[in-house]
Amino acid sequence: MSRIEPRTFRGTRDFLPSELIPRRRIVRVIEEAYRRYGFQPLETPAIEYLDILTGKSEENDKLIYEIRRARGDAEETAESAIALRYDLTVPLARVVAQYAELPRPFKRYQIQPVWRADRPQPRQGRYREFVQCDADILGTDSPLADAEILALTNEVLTALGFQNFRIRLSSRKFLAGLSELVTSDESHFFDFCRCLDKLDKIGWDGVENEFSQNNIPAQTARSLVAELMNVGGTKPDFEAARKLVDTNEAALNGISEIEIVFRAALELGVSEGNLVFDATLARGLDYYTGPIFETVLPDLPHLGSLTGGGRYDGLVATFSKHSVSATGTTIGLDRIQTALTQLKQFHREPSETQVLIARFDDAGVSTNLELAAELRRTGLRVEIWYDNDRMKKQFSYADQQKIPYVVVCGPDERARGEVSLKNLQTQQQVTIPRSELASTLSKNLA
RNA sequence: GUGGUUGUAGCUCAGUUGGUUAGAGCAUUGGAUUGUGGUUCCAAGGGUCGGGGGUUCGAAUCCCCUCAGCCACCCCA
Repeated sequence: MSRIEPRTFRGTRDFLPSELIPRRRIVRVIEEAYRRYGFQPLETPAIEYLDILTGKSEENDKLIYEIRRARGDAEETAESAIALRYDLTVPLARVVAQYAELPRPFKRYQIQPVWRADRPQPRQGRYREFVQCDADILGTDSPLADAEILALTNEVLTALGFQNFRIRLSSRKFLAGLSELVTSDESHFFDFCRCLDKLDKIGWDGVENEFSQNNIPAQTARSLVAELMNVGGTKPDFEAARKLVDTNEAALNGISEIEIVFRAALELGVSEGNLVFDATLARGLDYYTGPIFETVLPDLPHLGSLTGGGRYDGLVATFSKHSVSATGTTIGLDRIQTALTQLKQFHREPSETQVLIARFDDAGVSTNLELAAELRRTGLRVEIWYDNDRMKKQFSYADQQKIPYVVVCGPDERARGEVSLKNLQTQQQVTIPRSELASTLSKNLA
């Protein structure tokens, strides 16, 4: 009989307990922040019809995981081709189009895995299966909604312990205007954005070179963007920016929109210095229509963005005759975990158990079970030892699992109605009346 | 998708110009220590040398193919 080699599919991972425990703590921080801002939970299927997923993002078609069945059955027709979801935004748009009863504004958060068929690269926090934590507001045009998304992003990253991050802010309208100013040919818009976006990677000369290769007037583009960068940053001069774009309407509208969002975000508590107006931010080339934003860490430039989002007022109309304004962001759980790991701020934890009740002898089993039940009733996380092993082995287990307390109740303790309680960290051991065990532990672990 | 690089024990790695039965540290298990962890000492278990083919008297070592991991690009979370 040939053994099957145990392995995981490329770009997917197992999360063993010591990694999952702190990872879940991160999720909890994100979810609590989302709830504080008044977002309600949503979950959608991992599998969607392919036409739903491809409706608006042809660019990424090749990254969508299509599901192929080994044997064709009635379901497997062109109309019912299915795939794993690529992001959470498109399914959200589908949901909003599908359920008329949802309130306006509709504020939902969604924390679920998505799948992309690109090449994994752990150092950059890229996987084929990864978890997105989305928060979106639908049904309002207000820039306050965009600003709230920025404040939320700022709050989450701060709460997770990031000291040095930049939320970059720009606008699709602004970029469209720039593109018009530089090249009259509208078809160059996406190329223009793509070139811009490379600045921090290849520098000004590199960007100018890219412009040339894409038949965009390179020197004009470079000098305009460079000047806009000078008036941007953490204390942007929006008046100066307006002068630079002259009378271009789209650019002027974009700047105004950026200005309003920027100011509101600061009022909502985003620290000055964390938020930057950055003319080279381009982002998603498909469905964004207004403000766009993403978060990067200056200390880890190789890592992609930790968060990314923007306004996408046209997406719901892909699935409905009614159009619904929408803005939101995704926070990349795996990017965050990767970043914290590289910053040495992600600490593994083998166990969440607080108390191990050691097994001294057969005669003490009933006592142990009663103790465990009592401690668990008070909310403590408790393990009992199942076999007749030496104390050494049991303590060694507690030590390796970093379980802080071990309770021992042998014949001596039982005779006096007591238990011995050892704190493995301080190495202090006390013998106390059995009736005081629960309260003592609760107090010490609080 | 493009280019590069690396595959030897659970992990990190050594392995001479190709030459007996492929090693070390850590980890695991047992013992020294039958009422108590981390240190120390002793011992044991654990290897299709990524897989397949070829060259050779002989391959972990050389050649070809293939698979996988990693890195950069593309793109993004």
